[in-house]
Amino acid sequence: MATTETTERRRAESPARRRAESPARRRILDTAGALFYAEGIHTVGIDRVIAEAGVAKATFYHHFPSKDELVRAYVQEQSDRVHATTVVRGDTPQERILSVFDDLGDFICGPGFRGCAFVNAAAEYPDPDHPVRRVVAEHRAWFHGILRDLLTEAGRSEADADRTATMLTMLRDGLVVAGDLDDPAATRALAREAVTRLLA
Amino acid sequence: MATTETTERRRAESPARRRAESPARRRILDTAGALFYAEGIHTVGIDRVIAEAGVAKATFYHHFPSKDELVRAYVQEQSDRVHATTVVRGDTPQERILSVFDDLGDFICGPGFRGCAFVNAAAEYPDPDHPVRRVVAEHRAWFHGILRDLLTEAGRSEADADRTATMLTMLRDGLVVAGDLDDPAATRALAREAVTRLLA
DNA sequence: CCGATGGTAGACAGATCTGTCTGGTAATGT
DNA sequence: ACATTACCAGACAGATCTGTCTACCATCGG
Repeated sequence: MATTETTERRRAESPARRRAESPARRRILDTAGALFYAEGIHTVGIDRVIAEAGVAKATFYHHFPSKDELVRAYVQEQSDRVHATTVVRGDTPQERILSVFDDLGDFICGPGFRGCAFVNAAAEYPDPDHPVRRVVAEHRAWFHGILRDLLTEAGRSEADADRTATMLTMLRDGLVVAGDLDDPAATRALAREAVTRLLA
Repeated sequence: MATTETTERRRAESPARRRAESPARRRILDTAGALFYAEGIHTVGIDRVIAEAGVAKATFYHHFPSKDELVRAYVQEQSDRVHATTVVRGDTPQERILSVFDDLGDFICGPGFRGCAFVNAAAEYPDPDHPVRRVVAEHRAWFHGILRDLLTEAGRSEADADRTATMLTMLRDGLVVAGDLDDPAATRALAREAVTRLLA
């Protein structure tokens, strides 16, 4: 092994990423995340991101080859964050499914909620082959998979679990959209009942 | 009455609108509608709209004071079009509700489908007080009202009709989102069953 | 005949966008 | 001691954006 200790440690810290974390990169990603989510992607320029991140322009282009790549990283990080914070609770499969939607209900009622980052990003990137859309598709497949597994656990057939998981994923989309466009609290209040009905 | 006959006729043709239809305005609106829906709003510039509509720049600004106003008119027209083309069919209330979602299923499988124009527009206009968002909110209230009335017709209590209508509206949102981000045909295939379960 | 209206064509201003480039500083591993 | 790396500051180019303005043409009611 000819690689240095630091390189080793870097690789160990973030095995999936080639480039290691750096404070500047972190600041860029945090700032971009907040701005893109709150105000939309195309409305927020690079100049704005680097200004609010307190970073030089050259530094930005050192870490990201283009704005598109930053957007991709933003969506990817949203997905990573959801993965990391999703904790399925409950004893029975039904309770575990409900817990997922309970968290979703809290999410849409939380401060600064502005719709689903994935749905919103997809709205600004129509091309289905765009990297951003691919990340969104992956995230949706992941969410669907969680529900499908829980439904299989609950004793449903593979086909039924798949179909019901798809319906629950649609409900998820409906919740985040309605939470943004209508009353979040009223939306949350109906989540459990909607899930229960779809599970019937 | 001192007004001329033509002015009278114009007012009679479009009572809600102050300005009468003109070929140029119609072309602008059609072009903008196609471009905004297919490619997103902020990505499509005014220059592009006037070029593809075959209209002079001064003509555009003669009919619309700003791009924002064009966007508002675009969303409004989408809403008007849905109002005009929505036909509720069926003998029983349940069948009538299902027919609404059948049409929705056909819509998401149709050529050029690119998600919900209202959801996509809202994603690009975060401010809830923005005119665009107001039109979106009105449209959603209209859709919710149709379902609520059908459910009341079906003999449900006012509270139940309202709650169930909200759940069905969420399903609608889920359908158009999933139709765009996942497989449209597979999504449509589950619409009826999801409605039926939510009606239980 | 005349004035209002709606239209075309296109230059222009001023802002803003992405991305490049130069030049300098500070830390750090070898 | 030195080379590399990460970072900052900011000018710059080239494109594109919204919106204004001038100049001209056609139609049509009065």
